[in-house]
Amino acid sequence: MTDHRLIREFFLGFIKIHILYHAAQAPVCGVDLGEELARHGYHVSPGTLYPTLHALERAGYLQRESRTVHGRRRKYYCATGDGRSVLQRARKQACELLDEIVENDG
Amino acid sequence: MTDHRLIREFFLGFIKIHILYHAAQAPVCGVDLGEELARHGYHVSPGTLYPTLHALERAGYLQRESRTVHGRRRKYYCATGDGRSVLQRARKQACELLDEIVENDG
DNA sequence: TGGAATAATATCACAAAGCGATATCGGGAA
DNA sequence: TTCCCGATATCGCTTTGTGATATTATTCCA
Repeated sequence: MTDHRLIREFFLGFIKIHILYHAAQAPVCGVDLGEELARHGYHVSPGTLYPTLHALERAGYLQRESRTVHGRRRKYYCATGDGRSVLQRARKQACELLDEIVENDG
Repeated sequence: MTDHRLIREFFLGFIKIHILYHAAQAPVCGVDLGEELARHGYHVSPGTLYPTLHALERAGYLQRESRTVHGRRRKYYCATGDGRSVLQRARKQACELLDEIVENDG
C-alpha cells in the first residue's frame, strides 16, 4: 500500500460527512459535490463519488430528484431526516475525536 | 448495505487517527488499543485491528517492538516521525471539517 | 435535419480493505 | 513434557475504492 492511499483512507469518512452536510444545506448534484470537495482538498473521481451517492441514497440518508438545468439532466440529492440524524452523530463524534487528539499537540 | 455498516464507514478513519494518536503518546499494544477504542465507542475486532497496525507499520507510521509483560508476549507500537506528521495533518483536516459542518447546526 | 460535441451520470474490472471466525505462537503452571 | 491461556496473526468472503470507459440526453452548427 502506498502512503498516499493509506492517508486517503483516513479521510474517506470525512468526505462522506461533507457530502451529507452539503446535502443537508441545499440540494446538490454530483458535479457540484465534486467541485466543492476539491475546494476542500478532497479529490474524488466519479468512480468514487457516484457509487457513494447511490449507497447513501439506498441507506435512506439522501433523497434523489431529477432536474433539468441549462438543458442538462442532473440528479439532485437532499439529506433526509435519517441523514440529518446521522450527520448530527458524525458532528458529535468528530468533536470528541478532536477534543482528544488536540489536547496534547505532539 | 446495512445502515450500521455505512455509519461505521464514516468513522473508520477516525479509528486510525485514534490509533496514531495513542501511539504518539506512549507505546501501545493491540489489546490496549482495542480496549481504549471501545471506551470511545469504537468496537474493533482483531480481524480489523491487527491488519490495520500492520499496514500502519508497513507505511512507516508506526514502529514495532516486542516486549514480554507478565509472561505474555506483546507487540508495542510507537508513532514514528512520519506518523506524527500524518497525525498533525489529520488534526488540521479534522479541524477544518468541524469548522465547516458545525457552523450551521441543521 | 444529421451528427459531432459536450455535460452529467453510470458502470466495469481489478485491487484493496473490513471483519468474524479460526489458527498460531509463546510463556507459565503442574 | 503437556495443557492452558493471553496475545497476535491469518483466512475467506463480502464490500469498497477507483481510473477508465460507457451511457444518456441535450445543444450547436453546417
